[in-house]
Amino acid sequence: MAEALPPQYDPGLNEEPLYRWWEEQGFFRADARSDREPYTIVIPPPNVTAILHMGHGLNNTIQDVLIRWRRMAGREALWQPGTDHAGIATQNVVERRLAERGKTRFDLGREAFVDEVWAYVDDTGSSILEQLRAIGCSCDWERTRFTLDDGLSRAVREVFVRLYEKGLIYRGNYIINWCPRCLTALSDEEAEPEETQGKLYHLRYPVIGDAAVGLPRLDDGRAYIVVATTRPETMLGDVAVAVNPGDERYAGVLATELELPLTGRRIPIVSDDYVDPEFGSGAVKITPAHDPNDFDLAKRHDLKPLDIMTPDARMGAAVPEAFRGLDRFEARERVIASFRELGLLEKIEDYTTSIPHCYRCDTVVEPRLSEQWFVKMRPLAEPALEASRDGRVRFTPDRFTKVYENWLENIRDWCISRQLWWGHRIPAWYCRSPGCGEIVVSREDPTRCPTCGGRDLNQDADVLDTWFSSWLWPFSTLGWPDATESLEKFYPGNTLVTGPDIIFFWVARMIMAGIEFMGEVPFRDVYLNGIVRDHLGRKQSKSLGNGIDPLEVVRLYGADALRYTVIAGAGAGTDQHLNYENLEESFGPGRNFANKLWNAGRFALMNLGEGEVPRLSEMEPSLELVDRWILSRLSARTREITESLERFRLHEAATAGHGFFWGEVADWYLEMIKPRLRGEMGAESRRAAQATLVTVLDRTLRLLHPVMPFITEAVWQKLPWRDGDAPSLMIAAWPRPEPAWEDADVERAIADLQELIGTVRNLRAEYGVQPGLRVRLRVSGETPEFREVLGGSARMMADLARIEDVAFGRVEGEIGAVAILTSGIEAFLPLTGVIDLDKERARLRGELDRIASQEVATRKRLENESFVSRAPAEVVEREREKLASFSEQTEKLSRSLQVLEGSG
RNA sequence: GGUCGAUUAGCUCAGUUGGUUAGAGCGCACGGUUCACAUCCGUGAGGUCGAAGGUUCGAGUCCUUCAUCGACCACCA
Repeated sequence: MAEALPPQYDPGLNEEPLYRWWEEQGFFRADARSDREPYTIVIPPPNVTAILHMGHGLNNTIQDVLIRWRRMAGREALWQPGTDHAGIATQNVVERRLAERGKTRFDLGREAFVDEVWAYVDDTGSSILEQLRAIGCSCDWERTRFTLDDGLSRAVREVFVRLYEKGLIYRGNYIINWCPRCLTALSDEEAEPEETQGKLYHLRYPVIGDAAVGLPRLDDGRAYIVVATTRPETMLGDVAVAVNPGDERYAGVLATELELPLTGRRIPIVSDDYVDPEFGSGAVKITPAHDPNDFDLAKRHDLKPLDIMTPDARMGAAVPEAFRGLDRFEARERVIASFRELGLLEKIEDYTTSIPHCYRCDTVVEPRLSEQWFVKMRPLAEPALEASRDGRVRFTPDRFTKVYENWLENIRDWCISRQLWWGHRIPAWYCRSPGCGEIVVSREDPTRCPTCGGRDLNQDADVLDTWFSSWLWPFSTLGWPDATESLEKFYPGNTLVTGPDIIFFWVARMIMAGIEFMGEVPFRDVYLNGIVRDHLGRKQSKSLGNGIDPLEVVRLYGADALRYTVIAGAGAGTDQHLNYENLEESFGPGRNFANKLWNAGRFALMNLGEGEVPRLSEMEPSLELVDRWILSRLSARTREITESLERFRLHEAATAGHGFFWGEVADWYLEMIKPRLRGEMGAESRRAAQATLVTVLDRTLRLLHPVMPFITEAVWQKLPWRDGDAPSLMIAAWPRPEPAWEDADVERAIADLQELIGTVRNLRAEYGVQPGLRVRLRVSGETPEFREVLGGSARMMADLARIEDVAFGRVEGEIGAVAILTSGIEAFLPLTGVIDLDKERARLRGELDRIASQEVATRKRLENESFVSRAPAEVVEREREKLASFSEQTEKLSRSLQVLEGSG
């Protein structure tokens, strides 16, 4: 039967069938009617058109580890999956496809275009959910939701209407961020500032009249004021120039006007505290239709904004004919050229500033005056702020609490209307009956105007920001606004796992919506994972071609290798570096670990035999020292891993599992019990080893299952079980630490034994003793207990250190290599004829020097009264013991050295 | 301009509340045909913990300053 298993684990052969089996078994399903305590995670819904990248790989593996662990721990665990319609992003994708056929969305018209997007989404969309399966994600797929589903759309509309009725949604004419390429408004968060090398243009505006004193003059004698701008084309929309009220330089011209060059318009000089007299010339051009600050200032001074641009950022009807129809950047050139010709260009400076770009298409955003819908955020933000201050929501790592709170403290209203076609249509209708003008906001599509009864209602053409549906995700997916069983059971959720980049977009808004509509925060813990970067620290991006395709990793190394790698490398909030040019370096260790598990399983199968495996409980009296040791270690590691998971220290859990299985179970325990399993130490000893082995494997595989679900399940399924001993699924139960197994004495004894074996191996390697050659070991200074341990470990010493015989006591004058163990035990390897005496002398002297210097340091510390009186008693005691052992070691080593020196 | 991170072995990173000789994986060197695994086993080399001060009996860990890199926020034209 063991022969049936190949010596190499093949993830490709195992993963898919296992996943299908899990799914068929309903392993991932969460039951709203269960009595178990719920545990809920909602997935950050990926864009419906997205394809899996390493960031998803990391984020979703973390969620899967948490959800599998909780499921094993007996919770009714729901991992809610789904996708986001991703308004701008998806619309852009489809528009690009249209463009390939030489068409625009306007050629199709709204309805046909939306059909086109749906066709695209139905066709290629959601493939990312398939890809999540490939990395083992255990979502409850039967609950998959899409933000444009009927149910979720109903939730969106309900929320819009409620907020409107509460006065928290309003419509208004303000400066918003406008993307001239996407032709839509953006929220403040969607306009991403980017450091850009630009210019600062200093322009001269002539003063009308002769009142000016102390101002510079043009060649023709007119006085002028210099204003600076990074966007000179906007001067065509200037309505004033502002100066600080206390600025003496301009006190004399406050009553006069300026000539706005190129336009023939006259504009006033106004004074306002907003202007910083220290900056530049101390005079600011005011363009209320194209700058938010100017807009506010204009309002204060009752100046009328002048909109100079069309939606695609060309110069509009309000500018002189020469500039009309020009693109904003062309216009910039022309404006500057004209100023230069007129002698009105003071200077141009290089200027680095951050200018906002569209987060979807990277086009430079144009601040633009337009009529949009907004959500009044302050009333929603206050309770959300409360929630983190009183600890109802906790961030991991903690430092993000501050980021979250800062944003909420300085929150601004949320522009939610988008001039797109793909998304939730705004549920507002305008009555077009003459003289009515009523705005109807309604849950149901209205057929007539409630005010005038007119039937000519026109629905708002815009759709809602895509985040306006995402912020409802934790409860809209569970059936809200209906009072469903699922909502009752699984809301509020427990943990949200996402990237710090969407704290504002999504996390904060979900918390606000949760409190506002459900009366409770949507989750208690927010775990923020880092960003996946390449080995040079760059963000993975398509244009750099430095990304790693998770599916390729799955194909080459297996999903478990991918998962182990990202979990072991993922401190909370720490970025992770993966080298796309050397996948082996990153994922080889994970694959090797899976293979190690596989082979340990093969080993067990070969050695457990065909018959029944004895139960550990029955074998209790026959357990040997090493059995009790590995059980003790298992218990300690179980505790450690459980605690790590509880504290979101996933990397600790993964590396602890790795260290235990490879470093303790495989490297030591399996090696130690080989002779017993072969039956060389008698039937009872064999049965004890078998019982222990199968228990340890079972527990360890379950400990590792959340991180490496496939390999652990594959091996676990092959373990021989007596009927009824275990259920058929790995999820049966999370291993619990067993207090009964913990045994410090046993651990100490085996630790000494391990050190002894290590020391012998070390000396053998150092002196080049032939690998096959068995040598004798002489031990002295041992305790009676350890003597007993050694007595029972002859076979182990033979196998693990090639020791043919252990003798006790020291024979004076014998030549060989000597080493002192931590416990003070002296290990002596008689190596006559093999050992290089000079080398050994040098080695011993080195040892003595090292001990001497440590002894000095330790003595000094103990002579320091402050240390003795202030340090904890156990630390002082430890130092005392150290000192004692130093002198003992020195004595023993010196004796050996004397022997060597005596023998020339 | 503000806020916050990071800096530990050649590389990627651990290092919990200050307390034995600072760890792991990879890489490197040496040695291994022991019947689970060469995707393996054993041994080893390699670190003034970014710099300088300070607190302390004791600092990789706490404080200050500085340097380098990075992130986020911000309306200075």
